[in-house]
Amino acid sequence: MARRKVSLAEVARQLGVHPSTVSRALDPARRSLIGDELVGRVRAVANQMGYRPDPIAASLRTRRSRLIGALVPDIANPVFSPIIGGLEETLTSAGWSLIVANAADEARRIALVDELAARRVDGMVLATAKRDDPVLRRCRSHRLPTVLVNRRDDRGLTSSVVSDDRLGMHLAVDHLVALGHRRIAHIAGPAFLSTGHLRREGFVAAMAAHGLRAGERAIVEASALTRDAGLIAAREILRSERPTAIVAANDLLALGVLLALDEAGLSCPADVSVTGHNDMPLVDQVTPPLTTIRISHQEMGRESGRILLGQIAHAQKRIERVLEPQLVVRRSTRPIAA
Amino acid sequence: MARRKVSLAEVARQLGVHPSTVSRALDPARRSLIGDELVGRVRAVANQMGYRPDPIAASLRTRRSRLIGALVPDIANPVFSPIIGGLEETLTSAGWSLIVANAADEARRIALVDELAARRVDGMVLATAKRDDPVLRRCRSHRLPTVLVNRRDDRGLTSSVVSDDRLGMHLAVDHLVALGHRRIAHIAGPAFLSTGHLRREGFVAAMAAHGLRAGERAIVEASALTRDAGLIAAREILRSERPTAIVAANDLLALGVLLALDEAGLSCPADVSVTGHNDMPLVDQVTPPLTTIRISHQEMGRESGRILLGQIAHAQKRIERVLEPQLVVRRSTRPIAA
DNA sequence: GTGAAAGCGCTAACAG
DNA sequence: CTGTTAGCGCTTTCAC
Repeated sequence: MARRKVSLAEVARQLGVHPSTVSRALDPARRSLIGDELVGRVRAVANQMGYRPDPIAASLRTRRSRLIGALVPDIANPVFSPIIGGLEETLTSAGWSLIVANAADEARRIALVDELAARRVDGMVLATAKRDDPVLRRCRSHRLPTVLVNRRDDRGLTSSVVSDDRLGMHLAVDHLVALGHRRIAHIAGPAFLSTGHLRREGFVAAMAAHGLRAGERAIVEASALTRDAGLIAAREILRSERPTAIVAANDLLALGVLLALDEAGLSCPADVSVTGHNDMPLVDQVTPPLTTIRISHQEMGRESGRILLGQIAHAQKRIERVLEPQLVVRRSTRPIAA
Repeated sequence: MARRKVSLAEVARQLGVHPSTVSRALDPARRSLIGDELVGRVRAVANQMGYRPDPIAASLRTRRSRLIGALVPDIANPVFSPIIGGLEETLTSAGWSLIVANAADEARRIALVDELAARRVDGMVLATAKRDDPVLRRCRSHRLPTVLVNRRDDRGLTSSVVSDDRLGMHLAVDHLVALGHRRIAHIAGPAFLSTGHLRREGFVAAMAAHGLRAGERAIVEASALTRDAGLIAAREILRSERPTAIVAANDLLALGVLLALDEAGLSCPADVSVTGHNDMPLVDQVTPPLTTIRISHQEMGRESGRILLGQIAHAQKRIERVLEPQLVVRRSTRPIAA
């Protein structure tokens, strides 16, 4: 096996036909141009000779590649891996391959888009979290079909797949209110992140729906979506009038809150209930197991793949897909003490 | 910006020189063939015209791609993402790009290797965990420079980067013995996985070094590296003579052990001490925070990239790099009750 | 040092 | 239905 590489021309010679005939017979999209009997023979011989089409040569000619680029800010972040996994799943089952590029800083990301464009990727998935991002503009300037995951395009030009962040915050707040909580604080993500922004809005709206005001100091914006930032923000919240519940914009922040409570000699959920967002791996086994909002990141990845391929195939217009999150009640929330 | 794509030929025409001259002037490796003054002019004009070399065309001609393929069994597994991250880091800083392919089943992985080979990747990183793997043979048959991460080649033909699993087990066992433990059980990973196998051997050796015998029923092999498999294996261990400490082959198994202890009404570390392996994210915040063996997966990724590039550049011979793990003591282990 | 010619392996446009 | 012709954009001989 794995003999010397055999080319289209050699297959054609063997068959005594012209290379283009072989090319056509082997391409499902143009197969119909060729007589059925010949198609059969071509396929048989190609197979038997171990012919493997050369995607590089095809790309040079067609300016397409069957390659999709994905750009993530941090591949080690547990939120992104399932997204990539889901994306990969849809793509490979449709015959595309995925190039994953990873870059924390923006200049590098732009350079990567240029590079991927040079490699003729047929489309891009952007999993970077920032709102209004020059990276997106760069994709547009290359005329690359693009889909955003986990964030929306503020200018409404690009397809996206997001979780319904407002609904998610409603689920969290409704749950807490049903448990009797009234003084509920929020640790928001950075406002320049799409999720930080939307979840904050969702929190305020959900509170208002219950006739509750999110007081001035009841919302603190964390500097990043990390445990440390959550810890610091939570300390600040605990300095003012202590809430009976804290809604964090994501699980890592919530874990930081747990740390801060511990530090302050307070117990969760006895003194303060806490909710997270994302349902990342292992938050069911921290102390106490975290009540959170589950998002299927894998499904987000899959769906973004589907949308992107649709866009490539039919030049579809923009699609904004909003996935429904789910409340997962564990032990970090409980009825307020009477 | 981003005007129409400009080709080498156009730059040449503009300069009134031959395309090959431009090609040479722009390639660091062949620059010396061209007069310094001309090189300067070429670079200036190319820059100013916004010339971007076309990697596809170059690949077709050179049969190289500056692309590296990485194959992982499960990209969502928190062990692999830092590996990919580290790999990506070394590669991009050296001007290579990474294609990440993800496939749980073997047939699919082999197909992916074929596809990556067709795309002319210059090398492969295999992060699959199985010993003696047909995927590796396939890489060899394509004559692709290949590096294994997190596992070794039993046949000693391929470079690899691994953590010193035996040392890791020694660290765990030594720690427990120093705390007074004698009856120590081991939950092993599946024997067909390189890590499962080596860590089991390491455990036995470490016990022997202390004059302790790992009794017949003191080692149970889990069916997979998951929390559930750890739970099931731990139940079995608890059925027989109860150990005072359990060394798990990885963190997820250890978390399963914690579940099993809880289920049996036992407390960790009061009744049984537990250690994990890997120091994956968040195991510092479970209950109790897990004592474990830290492995820098990111460094493994970086190093595998370095080795691979070395292999590609100088056709170096096989390198086996063994990274040193570290004991991280948290609260799941404590001195045995007197 | 630089130019000319040839071709990597494929597919698109045009014939017939 | 099938063949012909002509490149895609680059690099590599081989000349001079």
